[in-house]
Amino acid sequence: MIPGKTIYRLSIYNRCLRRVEENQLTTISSSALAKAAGVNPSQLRRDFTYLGQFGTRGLGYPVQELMDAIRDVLGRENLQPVILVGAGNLGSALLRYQGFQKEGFEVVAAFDAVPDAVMQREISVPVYDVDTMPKFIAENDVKLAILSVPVEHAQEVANELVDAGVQGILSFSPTVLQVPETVTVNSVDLALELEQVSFFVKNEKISEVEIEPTS
Amino acid sequence: MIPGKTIYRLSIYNRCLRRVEENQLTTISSSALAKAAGVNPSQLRRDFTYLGQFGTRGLGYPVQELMDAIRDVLGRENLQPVILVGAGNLGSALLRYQGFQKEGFEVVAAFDAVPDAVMQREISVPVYDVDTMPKFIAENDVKLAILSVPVEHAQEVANELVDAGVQGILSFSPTVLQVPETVTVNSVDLALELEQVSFFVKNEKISEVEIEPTS
DNA sequence: TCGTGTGAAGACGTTCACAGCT
DNA sequence: AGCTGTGAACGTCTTCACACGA
Repeated sequence: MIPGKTIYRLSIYNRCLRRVEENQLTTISSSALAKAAGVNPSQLRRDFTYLGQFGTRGLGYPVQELMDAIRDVLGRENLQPVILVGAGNLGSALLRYQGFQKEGFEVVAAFDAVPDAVMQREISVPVYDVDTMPKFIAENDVKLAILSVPVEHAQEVANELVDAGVQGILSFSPTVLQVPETVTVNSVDLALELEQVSFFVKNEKISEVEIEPTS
Repeated sequence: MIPGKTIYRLSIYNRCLRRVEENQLTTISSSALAKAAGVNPSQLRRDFTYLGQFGTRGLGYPVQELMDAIRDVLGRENLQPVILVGAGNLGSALLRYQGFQKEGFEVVAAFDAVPDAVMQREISVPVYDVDTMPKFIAENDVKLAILSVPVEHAQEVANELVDAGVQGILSFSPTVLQVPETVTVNSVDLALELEQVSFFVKNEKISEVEIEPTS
């Protein structure tokens, strides 16, 4: 079983490797890739042992094979359908965000309590009334949802998502969602992230804050 | 020295306590608060030992004193000025986001390469040309910045921020920023967070993914 | 010689279990 | 009885250091 933190870093390596690939390199050493990813070379090598072993001593890792191996673990051959709930302020920005597509996700539909108000904002994804959400989830076999509704409705909507069959939620609400343990929740709390930065700045430490997995 | 993970959780406890306070409770037990925060009671008590000790055995913690103690550690008596760079898609949504204010931050100005294009989007924060940024930072003694420029300009802008005197950056670019170790960087990578959820869903584990500090 | 793969050590974080206070 | 505070056990993650292959 691969640790969550390793999974997170594999995603980072994957990104870095794409840039390496663009530069026409066919192999890369652990130290070079580690530097690009902002981690320790030993850690990177340790992470790669979970992929089996195919680095060449004295040379490095074959870029293409490495990418294939990582993608294999992350299970990202085909596009993952995702829905978004709450197309307000943050939600509509996320709908326009291209980064999800780049990583192999497709936001197939959005839901909002007042879909009309959202329509005009140059969004290519269809926005439906939130009442139709459970039906859509069931019919399209959606497993992943992005939750960007106001905090006071977050738990309520999360319950609906879970009942409808969603198995993973990326939440942007500053609250702790209570869900069955069969459901995976990852919470991104923007204010908390800023608070973290603030703390370490105040305490003027030589404290490098890294991005971290949500194991 | 307080561990980064504890700091992160202190912020969560702080949020939960606000709700407890609204319910007119004057004391709360570790188990009740831990449940609300989604952590283990032992861990919560361990976290609180960093605040000194003022829980009452057999009773719990005094809500008000606890909040004061946490706020004292987080150093959040007064409003922290923050600037935002890159008022595009995501950036302008962040400008309209109220969550930062609620946690005691004030976004005092935004900067963009094309400020005119941003002006009309019902934003209350002034948007300036990015060229004026270093001057603004120096004059207003800004220590924190939110970075939401396109990935290809992220490093470049980060360098400018650091040169101008910024000490903490909350970045939304899917890249690893290289900064001096005196500067704190916290990176929120939206696609990676979604990828995390996706992985644990695919592997149908009983794997509760929690929000985590960026230590 | 260069760089991987890995045992072993170390650092860190979490949880248990219970003594002791109210 | 109820709940905190904490030593000690445990588990996880990171880093070192070096054997070994190319």
